[in-house]
Amino acid sequence: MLDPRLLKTDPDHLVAALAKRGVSVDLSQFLALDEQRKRLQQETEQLQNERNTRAKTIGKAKAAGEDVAPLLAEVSGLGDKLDAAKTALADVQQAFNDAWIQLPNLPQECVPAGKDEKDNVELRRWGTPTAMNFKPRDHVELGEHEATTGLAMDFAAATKLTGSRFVVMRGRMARLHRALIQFMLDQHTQQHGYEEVYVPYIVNSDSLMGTGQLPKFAEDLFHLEGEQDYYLIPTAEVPVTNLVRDEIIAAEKMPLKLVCHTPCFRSEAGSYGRDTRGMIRQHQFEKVELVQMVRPQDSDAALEELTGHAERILQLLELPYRTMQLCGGDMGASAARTLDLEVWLPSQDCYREISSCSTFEDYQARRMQARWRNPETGKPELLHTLNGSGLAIGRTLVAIMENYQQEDGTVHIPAVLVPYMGGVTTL
RNA sequence: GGAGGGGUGGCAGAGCGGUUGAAUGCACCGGUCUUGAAAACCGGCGUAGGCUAAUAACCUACCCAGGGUUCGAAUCCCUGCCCCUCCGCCA
Repeated sequence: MLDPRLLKTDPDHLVAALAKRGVSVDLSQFLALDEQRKRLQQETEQLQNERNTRAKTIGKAKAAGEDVAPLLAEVSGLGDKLDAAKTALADVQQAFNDAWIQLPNLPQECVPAGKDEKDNVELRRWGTPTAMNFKPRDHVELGEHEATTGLAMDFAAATKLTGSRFVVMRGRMARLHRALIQFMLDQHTQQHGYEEVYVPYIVNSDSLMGTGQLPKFAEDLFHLEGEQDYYLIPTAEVPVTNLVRDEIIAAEKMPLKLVCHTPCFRSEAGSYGRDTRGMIRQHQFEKVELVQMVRPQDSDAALEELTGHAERILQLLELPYRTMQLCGGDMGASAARTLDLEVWLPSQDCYREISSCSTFEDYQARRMQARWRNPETGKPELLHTLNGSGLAIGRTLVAIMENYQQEDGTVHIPAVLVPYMGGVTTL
């Protein structure tokens, strides 16, 4: 949620920044609602003041043993007037909030305007696309190839068990998948200073409101049947970031750096026909997520740091990648700036997203009322939140298979993972 | 699933229909004292919104959440959520 004060303090910037996303806002509706709100609030508060004053008078009179009947007669009708004013005020506030919460975050100064991924800007590359003197197979072919353990990656079985966009893995493939999780968690906790957390994979709607998946993006989520309003998490970002919802964090505990492995569940509504083959886009996938809560003045540096931590994983796995600065139109609604990491996929002869690292500044924090106590002012102030994949496990597995494949259909194991594979060097 | 007890300021814990935004203690901040520290003593110490030049004063709201009763609710009633104890069931 944006700071409503922007409406008065910097409306031009508000409009210009949102335009970079291709979003045009009409501020007049907000200004009109705010005017109404102000008027109704003053009216309501005045009535409340009158009621309070008179109630006190009656209390005193009664204590003094006086006859309060005439005083009671005077206040008749006040209650109804107050109720009406309160209702009108609540309606206007609701209308304002409903509309205001729909506004996406303001992109930072450095974010280029643009419509979609074609307008993203490449910041840097690491490694060179893997050279192959044969036609590379894609990970589906490799996963089903006899040279590996045979049907190590079984999409048909998953379709039988559930439906499309799921996978069954066996043997070394399943172990490699698990090894990636362990490796990433170890790297982030031991080398990058993150604390590992374990969280629920089912959350309530308040949490999804806090990080911005609701109210706008309900169709992307799996909603559970039952009396409780529960959802499967689409990313660890939701439970982990919401740890600070309604909290005031002591300054000396900042920054909070948390790493969390969870499965992620996404309905992928609206992605029909896209990436239908293989493990690129699944309803269920594993991810190791990096989350930071930092002082506002530190969030820009923290985004660079966090992105670097994700990049480090790719470097250790020796996977060629590039770092992209997303344009306004391609960023998620809550983000102020997003850097995507794209890994080289030989079968597709292009780079594909494997990590997305964002700073939300105070956009999520305002929704969550997540604050820290600023020692300079002694006051609770909104903190800044960031997160990024470090990395998406399924896509990393795909990248390893495709980049480490041999002509005979076998796949080498990246050196750094061999200890996690019990010494096995080939899939 | 059954039976009971609770949810009050950073924490602990009073209040149980009227001048209570809320006693008291702890923690925290400032001061006096002290060579320094501690102790003792004095003072301060919530959040949000409105008004405003103001981080002053004043007004409003907030004692889990949402409804209700009342001139007046932290206090009474209803619903929900959460926590605790006991019984049952269970990985």
